[in-house]
Amino acid sequence: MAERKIKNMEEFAAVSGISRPTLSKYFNDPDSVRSSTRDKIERALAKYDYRPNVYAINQNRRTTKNIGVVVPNLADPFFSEIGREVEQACIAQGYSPILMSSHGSVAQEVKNLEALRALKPAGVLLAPFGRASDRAQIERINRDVPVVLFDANVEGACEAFVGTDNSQSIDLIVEYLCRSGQPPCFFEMQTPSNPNANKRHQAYMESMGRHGFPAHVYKVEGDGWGFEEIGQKQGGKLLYEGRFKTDTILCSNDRLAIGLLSAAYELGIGVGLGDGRKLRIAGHDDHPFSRFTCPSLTTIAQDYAAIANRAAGTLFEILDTQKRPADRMETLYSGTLVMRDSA
Amino acid sequence: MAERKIKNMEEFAAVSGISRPTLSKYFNDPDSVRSSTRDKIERALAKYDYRPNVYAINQNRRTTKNIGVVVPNLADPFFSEIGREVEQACIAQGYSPILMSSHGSVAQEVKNLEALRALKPAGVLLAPFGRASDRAQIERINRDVPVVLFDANVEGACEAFVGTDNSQSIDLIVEYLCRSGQPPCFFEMQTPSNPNANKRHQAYMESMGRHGFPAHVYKVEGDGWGFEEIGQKQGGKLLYEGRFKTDTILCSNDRLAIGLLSAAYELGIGVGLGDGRKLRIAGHDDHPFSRFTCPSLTTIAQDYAAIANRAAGTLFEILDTQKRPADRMETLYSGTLVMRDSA
DNA sequence: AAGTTTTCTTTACGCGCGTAAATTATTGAT
DNA sequence: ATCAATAATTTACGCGCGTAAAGAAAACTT
Repeated sequence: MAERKIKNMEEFAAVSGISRPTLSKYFNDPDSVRSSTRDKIERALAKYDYRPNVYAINQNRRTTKNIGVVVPNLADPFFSEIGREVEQACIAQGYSPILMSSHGSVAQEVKNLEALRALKPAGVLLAPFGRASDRAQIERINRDVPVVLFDANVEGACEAFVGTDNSQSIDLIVEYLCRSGQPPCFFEMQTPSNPNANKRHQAYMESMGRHGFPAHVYKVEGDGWGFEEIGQKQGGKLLYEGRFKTDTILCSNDRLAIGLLSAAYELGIGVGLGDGRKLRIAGHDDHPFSRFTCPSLTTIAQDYAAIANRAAGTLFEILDTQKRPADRMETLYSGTLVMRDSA
Repeated sequence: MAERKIKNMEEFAAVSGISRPTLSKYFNDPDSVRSSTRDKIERALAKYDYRPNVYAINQNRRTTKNIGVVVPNLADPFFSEIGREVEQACIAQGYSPILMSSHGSVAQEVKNLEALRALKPAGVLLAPFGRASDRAQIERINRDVPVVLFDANVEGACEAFVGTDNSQSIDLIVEYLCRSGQPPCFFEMQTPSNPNANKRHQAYMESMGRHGFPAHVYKVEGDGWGFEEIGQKQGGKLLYEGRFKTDTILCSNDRLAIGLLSAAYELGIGVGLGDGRKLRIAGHDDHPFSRFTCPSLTTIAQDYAAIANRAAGTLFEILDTQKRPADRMETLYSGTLVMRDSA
């Protein structure tokens, strides 16, 4: 390998005995050349280790083979998992994913989208903050390229949205909790940074109504992405003051639940189903850590893989057909109940 | 903004009244033009929303303003935090970080480094797998550009290494544990994917020797990055069988400790310092979740920010001086003891 | 105001590749 | 072997920008 340094496609054409335009065809799509030619090229490739200059390639193309993937916060294992699924779906289709984290800040989301425009991606897969996101910025990049939203919706924006059916999933767990013990209170943040939180709130209200129980909602203050800490501090306060009306608490997401579990532990309140347990706590998302909490967390599993693959698949479809779909697509996946020890 | 679409620098030169070469200078370094000219350009910029084509810019430059940042696994909050610190340090210096995760697989690390070569980065910041990494691949990219390693070392490779002084940090916590109760056992993985694990093992042995206690090492099987699960399953087995020789367990890292805590909880073994607590568990790394475990985890905090900034700073220094340093630099930061409730 | 220095403009070429058109070579079917 | 269809080659141009050289203009000196 690497007998000597090949500078450009011209030189590689010389050493491989294949003309430059044919090489260009090959690098764009190896199957577009005769198999004997392909073999010849690949033999030379193994010998000389040449790679086309990505910048020169992308300079002329109106659109590249890049796909921008933007998630709100990679430090949240949920998004790092789903981001990874999306990445791999892109690679499988021959695209180059560019994964960007907005680090929990809307300003960074704007910057990421701005930076993406310069990279002329073929399309964008965006998990937005939702309501908090800069809608104008999202629509701006959507003018240039197709954008598929996932996880969080921005009503009416972009080509498609893929997410979880919060009303189904919340109903599922509310039903379970009502059936197996006291009806659940709902524990959430005052100013949620995510539209799913609102959907879940509504779903809880409706579900409790359907089951004929009064709703008890507990909203707590807190900024940013330190959900566990908010759950621990504020939830702990509520626990300490005995404010929850029932012995069962459904948290808007697992990270709040993790914090709340930790607060309950500190207060010496036994959580779970066994003897002497005074509280049931449930979450939503099947966070990677939820199986290691004490006790392990009963929750709703979102179908990460399905959401990621469907979002990517929807984008590829749009890219293949070369035209934006006439009407916006929405795909919602059902959550499944994961019964563990906390409720 | 965006009165009409500007296609290239030529057109922008026309509408802004500034010649193209001067614009080129400006975009490379805004301070290289007279302030009156700069103002004029920036006024036009605000009006017309033009941005140079990144691909055309990078095509000619032998080296770009990109910095490759490769971490072993973004799904691990530790790396997503440190990755973020590094990203911001790059941005602060006017570079464009390209953050890549190797998703816990050495093959992906190779792919990432391979992909990076094509992007002609000015330099690379790499948190390698260490021993498991493909040394040849790392040295190959290091022939092209300067590489600074962080978190995990590859002996003798690349320009510099920045990490934590495991022997100091382990000694610190061993000393604390010995002083405050029974001397610690050491709980680790049989085949650690990380050289820090080996360093910590050695440090434990030496430290125990210094304190005049016998070392008790417990190695467990397990592949991949599911450390919590390994800690929970295998550690749980050891606990259940009563195999630990003392009531204090120092884990090679927090993620193992999180799993072990969860196993202890399930077995009804009280962990911590209070009455009726039968076990002490400590970790290493100050994982973002370690403050929410039950009980909260006593551990060693690595100085994330210092490591990230020093690694980036070292790289910038090399880039600024345009020459590779004569001898390899190693910087080790001390860990600090974080006392919580588990030990 | 004249001279010096700094900055900008004009002109021109090159980077590595995409791509189109015309031509030649190869393949496959008859 | 012949002819049509397919694939490769030759030639040539363009993409958007970096950058060098020479001259013009503006900004500082004194």
